Amino acid sequence: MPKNCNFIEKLRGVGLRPTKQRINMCEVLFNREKTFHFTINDLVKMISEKMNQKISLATVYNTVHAFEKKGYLKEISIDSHKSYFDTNTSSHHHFFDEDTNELIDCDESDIDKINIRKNIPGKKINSVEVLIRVASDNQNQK
Amino acid sequence: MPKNCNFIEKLRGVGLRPTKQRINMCEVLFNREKTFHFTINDLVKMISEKMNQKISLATVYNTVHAFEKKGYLKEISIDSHKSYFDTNTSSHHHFFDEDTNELIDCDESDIDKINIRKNIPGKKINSVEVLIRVASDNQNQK
DNA sequence: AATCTACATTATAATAATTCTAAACTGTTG
DNA sequence: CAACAGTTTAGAATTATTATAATGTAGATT
Repeated sequence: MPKNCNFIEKLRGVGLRPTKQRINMCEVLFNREKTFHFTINDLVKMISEKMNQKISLATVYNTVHAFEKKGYLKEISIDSHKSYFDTNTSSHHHFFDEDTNELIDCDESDIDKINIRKNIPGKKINSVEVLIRVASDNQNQK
Repeated sequence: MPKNCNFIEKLRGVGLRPTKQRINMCEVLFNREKTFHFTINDLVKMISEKMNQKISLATVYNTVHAFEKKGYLKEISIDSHKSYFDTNTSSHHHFFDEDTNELIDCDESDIDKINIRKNIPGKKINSVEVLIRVASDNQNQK
């Protein structure tokens, strides 16, 4: 049984047609052990390499957004110039390495539960996410 | 004594010339009691109204970025389409109201101290910031 | 207060990122 | 395997941001 089957079912499950491009994207995105963080540009390159042919930028944007809407991808915005997507769609925290521009997952157990004492009247909390910016510790290396 | 003086000194203090435009920007940005959250577009409109004439978009971008670099403004990125600036440049937390697209400061006292158990080898933590997304609580209003 | 000089501002052009469009293509259903 | 509806594509359009080069202006010098 080809492992594509999982992806085909996954796609059907949320009402997306399992087209060549989408299956290829699924393999790049979800066929891995660890969570995967990427920018649109990263992804275009990786899919092109995998398929050994170009894929239209528009297709990548459309499909990423389709996945996002269906809850298979989650956007993590670092600043106005750096936007990542994450295959881990649960609400979770991140380290951002400002030296390498790398986004690193922060396990639930790595951070104490966050307790918010205030609430906004008439509003419910949809998500609570922490971004921890890190950079090389030059002070220690003098 | 016109209250501009503060701004003129403030600007000189970090090596920026107190030009007409910058003084106007300072008034819009810093002449208020509460922290101010805005997008570039918001700001262009407000300054144009205040000055009663157009201000070049390029000037607003350049000056906002100059202020940011000097530590008078801080960027808060919500998603790839929504980037705000904040006159409160200390590391602090925010509520984001997804109904109104409004950014709301979260006081230090509104949230328990965040304790991070993991550290990335060779890296130091530059900032820890929480974004709490809220939206209207329709479940309660049925 | 006139002049000078370096830095600012401006309108416009350039670039970058993202979305739209309309035609061609392809999975799926029957 | 025909027909339809959804998908992909290249390229155009749009939007956000930055660069450019001419003009303007604050502040120092006289």
